[in-house]
Amino acid sequence: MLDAKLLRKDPEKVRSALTARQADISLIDRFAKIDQKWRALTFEADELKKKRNEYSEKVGQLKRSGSDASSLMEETRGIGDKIKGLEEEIRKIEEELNEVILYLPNLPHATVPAGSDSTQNKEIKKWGSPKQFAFKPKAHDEIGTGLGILDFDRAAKLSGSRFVVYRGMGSALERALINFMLDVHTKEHGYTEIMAPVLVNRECMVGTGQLPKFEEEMFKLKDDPFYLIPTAEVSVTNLHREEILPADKLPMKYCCYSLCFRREAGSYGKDVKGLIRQHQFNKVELVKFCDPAVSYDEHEKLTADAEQILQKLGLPYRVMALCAGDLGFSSAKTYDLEVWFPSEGKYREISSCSNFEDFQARRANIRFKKAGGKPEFVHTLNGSGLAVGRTFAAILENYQREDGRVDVPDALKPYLQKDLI
RNA sequence: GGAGGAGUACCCAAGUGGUUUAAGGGGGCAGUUUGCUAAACUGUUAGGGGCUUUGCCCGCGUGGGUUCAAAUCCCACCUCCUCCGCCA
Repeated sequence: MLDAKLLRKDPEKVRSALTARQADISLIDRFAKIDQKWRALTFEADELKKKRNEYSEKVGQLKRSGSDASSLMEETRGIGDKIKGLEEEIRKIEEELNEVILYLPNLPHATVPAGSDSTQNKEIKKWGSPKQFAFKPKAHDEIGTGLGILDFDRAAKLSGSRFVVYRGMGSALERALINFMLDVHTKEHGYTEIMAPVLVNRECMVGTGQLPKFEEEMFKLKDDPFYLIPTAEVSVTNLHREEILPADKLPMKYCCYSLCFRREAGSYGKDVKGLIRQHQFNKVELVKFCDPAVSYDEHEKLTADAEQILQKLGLPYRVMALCAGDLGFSSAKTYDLEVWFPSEGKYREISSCSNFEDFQARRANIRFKKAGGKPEFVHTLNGSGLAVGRTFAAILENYQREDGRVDVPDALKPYLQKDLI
């Protein structure tokens, strides 16, 4: 969430920043109006409370000295009733305020390219070169089905579309990828491994910015107050919700394997085949909590850590800086890693690495304190390191042979004990 | 699911309706003393919001309620502990 003080002090700055990312700027004026009302009413209530405290004190003194306090008590009761009325009003206004401030997206960082949609994202790096196939490369779902390691038909029997069953070497490859990614991040990049709940409460979802705006994109339980996480970012970032972290512990770096669940409402007909867009998928997520002064350095490093997985797997990719109009709701700056898919002849997103600055920290109240200093909000960052299903798909496509079999990338041979699938 | 018990600040803990503006201790920080360390002594130490900022309001797990006045009384909920039942 945005800093209320900034919204009061410099609404024009917010207006221009949010215009750049095509957000609803009418919320800014609504905020000003409601906020002003809130300030006036809370001030009035505070003044009355002061009076009530003074009068109650006097009642106590009178009673102790044996005097009659009934008229003062009567008057104080009136003040109390007024306070109650005001507080009822304030509660309503706070709800209105939340309706506005929780729906305002983050401001793009100065280095974010201008643009209104994904066509204006900027390529800033390319690694590896797509392999030239002597035959027409097949799509990953065709390869996987052909090898008997992916079974979409039976998954549909269990759960419907956008689900998959991994079988035999398919299951082993998925598991190997998870272990490989976790090993690299923990042993080479210094992240602490986390395994966390995939069912979380509403506060968590608000803390990282999925709610209240994106309710219809989340799976939620009917009989219990839980949501299924769309990414481990939710569980891991909320680990430190309502905490003040010691400054010397920063940056805190976590990696977490989890299942992720997405309703994919509104993406009917998009990527209906294959592993690309599933309701349930595996992902290894990287999350950092850091001092605002270094968050953009940490962002570059986190992106490089995610890139390492692609490099070790020998998968060609490019790094895209998302333009302002394509940024996610909570993000101030995002790099997407896009991996090469030979069957489509194009790069597709496999990781999204974002700096949220203090946007999530403010919602989730995650702060840090330097010795002798005041608590400040941390900056939170995260990125996929990587989406496992999409990595699986990319390996099948990039390492396929003409006979439909797939070479195992060198980095995975120790995990699979095989050269060929 | 059932029956009990507990939740006070960085930690331990006192406090069952009114000088409690949350006692006391530990720890931390600052200072005095000291060749250095320790000890002793003194001071200080939860976080947050607002404004008409020498101040005021909020604050004792969370949210309501009772009362002139709530850490204290009432209701609901949350978390942890003990036991019973069920369970991978």
